[in-house]
Amino acid sequence: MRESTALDRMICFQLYAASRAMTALYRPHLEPHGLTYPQYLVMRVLWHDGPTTIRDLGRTLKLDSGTLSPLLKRLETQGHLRRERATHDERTVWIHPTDTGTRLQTDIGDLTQTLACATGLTTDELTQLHTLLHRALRKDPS
Amino acid sequence: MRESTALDRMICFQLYAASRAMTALYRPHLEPHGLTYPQYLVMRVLWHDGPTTIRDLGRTLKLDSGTLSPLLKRLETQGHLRRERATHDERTVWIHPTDTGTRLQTDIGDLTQTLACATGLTTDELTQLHTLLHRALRKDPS
DNA sequence: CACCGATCGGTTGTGCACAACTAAATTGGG
DNA sequence: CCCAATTTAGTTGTGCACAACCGATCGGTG
Repeated sequence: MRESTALDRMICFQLYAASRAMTALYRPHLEPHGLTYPQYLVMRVLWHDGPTTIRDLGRTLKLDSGTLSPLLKRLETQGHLRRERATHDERTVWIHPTDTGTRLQTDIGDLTQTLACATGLTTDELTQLHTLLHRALRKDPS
Repeated sequence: MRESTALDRMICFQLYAASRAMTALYRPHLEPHGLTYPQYLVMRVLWHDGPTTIRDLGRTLKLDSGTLSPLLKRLETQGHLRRERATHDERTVWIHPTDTGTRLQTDIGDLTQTLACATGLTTDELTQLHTLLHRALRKDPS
């Protein structure tokens, strides 16, 4: 253990550094479309699931209303989505992707290959990493 | 591949979610001492390496001056460190831990066991994760 | 010496994260 | 039916991250 510091620091710091490095890899692909990484995550949910409630977005992305409210407001201003308060339960707000928002999916395209290559890991290693992170995260599986 | 979305999203999102979950695990241990997780990282470097320059702190933590300047100012206000501009090269600023800052190390203690247990991973799995993240991060090894 | 490029730290502006709180709507128990 | 507890979004305040920019300082070269 001649690392500069202990293992505990390393794993946590690595996650912290890796997360920031990953969003830095996404940035050049998203910025031309005016999206940040968290905004891109929201749009992915909309592309995949269609109209969703803010509540479910929060559960899926593990973000609270303090983060999502202004983020969704910005995406609405850009014309990528539309808010609509539910009629039967006026507490919940539905988020609908607009045509512009839907078109973004094809405009941005599939970043899978690009980003996977950028890590320099093999397919097997990516699968391992996926499994480990899945196990680490499932402590409170929503 | 019956995941809710594609693998690319999953690994990147997992890193993003895992990083936030990790700092959430640290928070209850650090907040009583008035530290945030990034502030704790800075203090760890000071505890381990002793006096450091802002430049080296940035290289070690991969953070720029826009992040470090106000962060260090807050740690200085709390009395945990002291800034001193170098005499031979007045561009660089040295960061010295104070006695209060040094005492924090024993006050906070070793969070390794606590945090490792919280992930629910075995020692082997933690080592695997460490190795994978190390490989993923070494693309531009400072 | 005078200049030029690079380095270093700081500031400004934007956008997350998250705690703490508020207000409105809903639900369930008496 | 009525009220208390719960659910849901939204707001406020603090602290990162990071791009973009700035001024001061240093190092070398002519």
